[in-house]
Amino acid sequence: MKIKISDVAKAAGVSAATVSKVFNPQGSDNIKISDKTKQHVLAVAEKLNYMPNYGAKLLRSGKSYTIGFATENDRSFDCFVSEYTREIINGVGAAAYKDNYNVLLINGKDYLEYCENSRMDGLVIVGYYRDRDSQEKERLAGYKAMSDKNFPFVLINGIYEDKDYSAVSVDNESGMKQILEMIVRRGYRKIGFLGELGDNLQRHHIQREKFLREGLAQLGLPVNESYFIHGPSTERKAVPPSGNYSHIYGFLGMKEVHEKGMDIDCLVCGGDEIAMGALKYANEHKISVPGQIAVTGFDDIPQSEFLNPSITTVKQPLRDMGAMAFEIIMEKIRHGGGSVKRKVSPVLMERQSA
Amino acid sequence: MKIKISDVAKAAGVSAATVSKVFNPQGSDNIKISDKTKQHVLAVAEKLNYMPNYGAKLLRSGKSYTIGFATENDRSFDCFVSEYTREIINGVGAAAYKDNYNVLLINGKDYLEYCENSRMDGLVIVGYYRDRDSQEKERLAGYKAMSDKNFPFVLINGIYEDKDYSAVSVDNESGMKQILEMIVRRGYRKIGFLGELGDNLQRHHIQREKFLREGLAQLGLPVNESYFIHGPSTERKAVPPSGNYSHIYGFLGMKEVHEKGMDIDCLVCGGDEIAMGALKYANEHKISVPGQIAVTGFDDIPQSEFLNPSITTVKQPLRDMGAMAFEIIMEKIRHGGGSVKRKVSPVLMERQSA
DNA sequence: CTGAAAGCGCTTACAG
DNA sequence: CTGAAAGCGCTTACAG
Repeated sequence: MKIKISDVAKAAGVSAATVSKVFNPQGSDNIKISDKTKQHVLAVAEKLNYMPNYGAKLLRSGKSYTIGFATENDRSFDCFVSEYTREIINGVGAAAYKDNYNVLLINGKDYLEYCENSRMDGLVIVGYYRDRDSQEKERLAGYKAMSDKNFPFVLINGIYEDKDYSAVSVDNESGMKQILEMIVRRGYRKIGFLGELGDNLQRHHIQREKFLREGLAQLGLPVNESYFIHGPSTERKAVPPSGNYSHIYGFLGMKEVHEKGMDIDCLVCGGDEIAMGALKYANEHKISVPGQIAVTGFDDIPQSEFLNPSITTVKQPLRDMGAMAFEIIMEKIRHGGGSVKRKVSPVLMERQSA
Repeated sequence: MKIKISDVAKAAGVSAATVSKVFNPQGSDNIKISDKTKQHVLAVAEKLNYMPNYGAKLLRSGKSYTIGFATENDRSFDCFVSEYTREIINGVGAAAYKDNYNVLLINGKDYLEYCENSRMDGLVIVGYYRDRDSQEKERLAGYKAMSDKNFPFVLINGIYEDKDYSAVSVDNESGMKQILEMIVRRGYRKIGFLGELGDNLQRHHIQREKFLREGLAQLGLPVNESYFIHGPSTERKAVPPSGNYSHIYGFLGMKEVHEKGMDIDCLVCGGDEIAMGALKYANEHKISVPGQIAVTGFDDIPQSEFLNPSITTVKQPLRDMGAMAFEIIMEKIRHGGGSVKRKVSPVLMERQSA
């Protein structure tokens, strides 16, 4: 029924080994097939519509030409594609396509098995972690197992920057510096920060707040602690997360700014979704943005550009980061070598909100 | 190095065949392994950390436990994950996970090969087609080839409803009926339609316009042709698409409504992105929505709920549609059978814009 | 209930 | 430059 390599060999009057070599010129032997034989085999294979069996190739060569893709959150690995991860997948996918690799979405507990059983040749892990992380021990054990086996994997926006694992991460410090440069240029002086209001904060938000604080100090601008709204406080209880969105933090944070009459001229938000929530409160209460208070985001989610006012933010080059992760894996597959770390600068997008 | 089935067999004092049967209870033989042997083999395998080789299983059994996922646009198959497709992937992925299947992102020209060479056991295709489709012949040849091989595939929001291919599609007629019901209930009487302004329209938008027209006629409401803004006209040249977004159509369409002073009290848009563009124009020109003119969308993209005003629209249950597609494929893999067609009703989301 | 043997379709040293 | 032979690690009739 299905044409196999021996059918092609017979029809072409050559051996299966020769057909194999025609189809895999980069094999161990170095290319030593005459051009005439090669063209002939190719023509016969074409005519018979020969397609090499994937399972047989995989069994024999151990190469799957497949890269796994997993999202990792506080609870587990999963194959859920979020707004962020879809753009990263597009970056990984486009890069992989060029090298004839495919992308396999990896579910929960399977990833350690898949890196052993030849299901994939490498793994991209996108992680958004919080400060307290109940799965940390298992996570680290998994990474260590892969690392010990010398299995190529890359963490995108992960943490564990101290560990010797390949990683591609957004540079929160650079992003915050760019926001600060804009702040200075536009003459804002009274700066506030608005992050998550829960009791287990995203590590990226914690970092961003820290870099803002440090940057302000360096610039000699005042740091008013009571204008840094982040996590629970003596007056404010922890706000539980609501669904998949963190708009609620922005909404409630802006409410606090408003009701307490905080004297802020630019409110720096930990992420675009928080900025969106802040804008929603401002809209509803006729607070003019940026007239009365400017608002900045971080990340540049797709809707930021279409809101009214559109959000001034820094853009994470998610596709590029995905492509980089793939390149790091390919480099390791091809030439081995140790771990590679990449920091990617986000790009300031000056729009209407600040 | 890696533990294989013979290692487990030896350590457990049984044959490889027995180990295989323990791991594949649903094999042809029917389960005839004693409980004692089974437990023992399982314990030994666990201790040795045995993981069956994927390539070997695939070569022998021909089952990949993998479902391909492809997006198809006017130009080609690709693995680009859009805002829509990500939610469909999430539906396919969650359903697949339950049955221990994985999702493989399929690139361009590979899909016909992959359905032959055991790379995947089924394929989900998400298609957004336009009226004139330069790739139609190749597309149909591909579908026919898969169909002839009896290879399971499902078209999501495809076209070709007349052909005997499995399909899951949103019910545009039901969606438009729900919008009309809302229109009548709220007392809107002067209805306009705003679709794409290009010269090669999405088939879904064409359908939606048709169902609106028919529904208005049935309700005895006036159909003012000059308020149906769709495609080029004698006065209006075709507007080329701009990037990945169709907001521009909504913006320009609302401009036309405004500048010509069209007497419309509810503007039905062909999709949420178009509605977004219309709202943007209205915002910029201080046209009150829904006070002066109501606006409705179609699809329910994620940002629709967060705009100001939020968009009244009908929601496509994209995750459910993905899950259905997977179920149809599984049914075919397990029990064979012919093609299955499913129409899915969208759900009215009444928000602020109408 | 269990095992011996064949074979899935390739690739890869090796020999010539 | 080409081919014969072995073998990757499983599963599957078949025999017992």
